[in-house]
Amino acid sequence: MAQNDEKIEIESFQRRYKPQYHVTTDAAVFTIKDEALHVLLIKRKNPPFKESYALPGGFVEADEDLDRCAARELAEETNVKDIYLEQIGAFGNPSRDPRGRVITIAYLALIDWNKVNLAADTDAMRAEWLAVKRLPKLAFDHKDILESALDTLKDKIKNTSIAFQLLPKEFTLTELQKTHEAVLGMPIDKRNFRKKILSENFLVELKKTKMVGAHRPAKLYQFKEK
Amino acid sequence: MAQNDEKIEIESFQRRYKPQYHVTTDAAVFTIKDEALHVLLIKRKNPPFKESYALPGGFVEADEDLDRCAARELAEETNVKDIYLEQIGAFGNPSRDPRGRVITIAYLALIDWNKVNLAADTDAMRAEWLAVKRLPKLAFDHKDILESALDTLKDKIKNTSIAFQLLPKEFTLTELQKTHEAVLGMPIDKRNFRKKILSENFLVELKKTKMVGAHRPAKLYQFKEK
DNA sequence: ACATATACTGTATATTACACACTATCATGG
DNA sequence: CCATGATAGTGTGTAATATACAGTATATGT
Repeated sequence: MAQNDEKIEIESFQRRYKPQYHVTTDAAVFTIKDEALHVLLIKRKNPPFKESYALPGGFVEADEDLDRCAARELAEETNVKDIYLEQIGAFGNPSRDPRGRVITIAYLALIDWNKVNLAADTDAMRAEWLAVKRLPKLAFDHKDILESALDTLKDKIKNTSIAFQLLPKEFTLTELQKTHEAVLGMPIDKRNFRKKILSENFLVELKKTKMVGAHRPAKLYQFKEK
Repeated sequence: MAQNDEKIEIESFQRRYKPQYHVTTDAAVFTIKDEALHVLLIKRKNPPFKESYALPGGFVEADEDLDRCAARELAEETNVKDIYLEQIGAFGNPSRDPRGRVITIAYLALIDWNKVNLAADTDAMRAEWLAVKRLPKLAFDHKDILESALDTLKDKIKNTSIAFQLLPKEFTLTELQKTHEAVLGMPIDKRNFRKKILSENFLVELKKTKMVGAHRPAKLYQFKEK
């Protein structure tokens, strides 16, 4: 009886509620390259916004969770899995996509660009790292999404250990500091930075050093697992 | 030419991308009642989850922004406008709604329950304030949404001035402290609380007092506009 | 005037944030 | 081999913030 009610209700649901929209995920994938914050963008091959740059993303598939979609799209675009990926919000302005109503769920991701072999997929002319400081106009409302992602990123890098996603497994404190500086866009005092980072107990000091150039070698650290 | 490309592309878009989903907004509307945190819930009149409690929400309309939808649904359910309303994320598990693929954008809202005249709308048996401490099973994934909203709320009440949304225009410091305690679920030292709140410079001290009971009257404050 | 109920207030201590400058260690080239 | 150059590494004093904690003030009701 109640079982039957459910069935009738569910069947009539499709008829009664017409508005159905496309749903996508878009990812703002950041990296540090040449000591500057870069974001992964796609040059669009097709209209709308043909030849504009856009955040990589795509349509949510039928039985796919949102997070999974974001991870899949990112894996498809960048060939990388198991990276930091976090939802930062939904963008659903009715006119954000000229093709129709498309609601997008935005994600933030960080990677070490050295671990990625950029390859444009079928919808893109190419995939590129562009410096966040000097960006061209972006397709859709991707500028808004990017700014939102950047706000979240700045917040997170100050309060969590996500920065390690931007670095190789073993790194020096100077390298870690440079990533913080690139993200926050400001210099940080070396001594205070080290005191703070070390007090957070995220790091393990290794018994190796990194030697580059004619000067004192730097100790290597790695992120403490779990 | 490029103009034409756009047209063709947009027209073919509908055919090529079939997956279209329902999109809703749901709001976790909190209030303080009897010195305890309560959330506004709807008792569902129809399947699925008939007679279960659920967060108020509804379908995004054709030309409606997400925020606007959340505000409208909330206004429809509660008769209140111009209140604090903030997106807290998208929930899109494929099986979260037995009727089909429904992606919901969740919002957080705060109101003073005295300003609201609760009235069930057509889809609900009734709308009620339920104490967050003792909640029944909720419909869909609304328990997850609620927990997420609660996390955001705790964070915001510590770091912003949103608590004022829970209070009447004029209030005493003790009343403000009680709202913090109810949200955070822990007692707060009176002197430290006052020091902190007053140092934040959000408040204007009024030249009135509030007299209740046989004891010293309390000074009234109000939130400093802009 | 006394009981009682809540408003109101200050100080000492610990923690955290911030400003700031010199020594250590390597490679290189004269 | 030593002087230079380049980056690694380190400590202290001060300010701001967070926390712990207890007694006085002012109203009403009897």
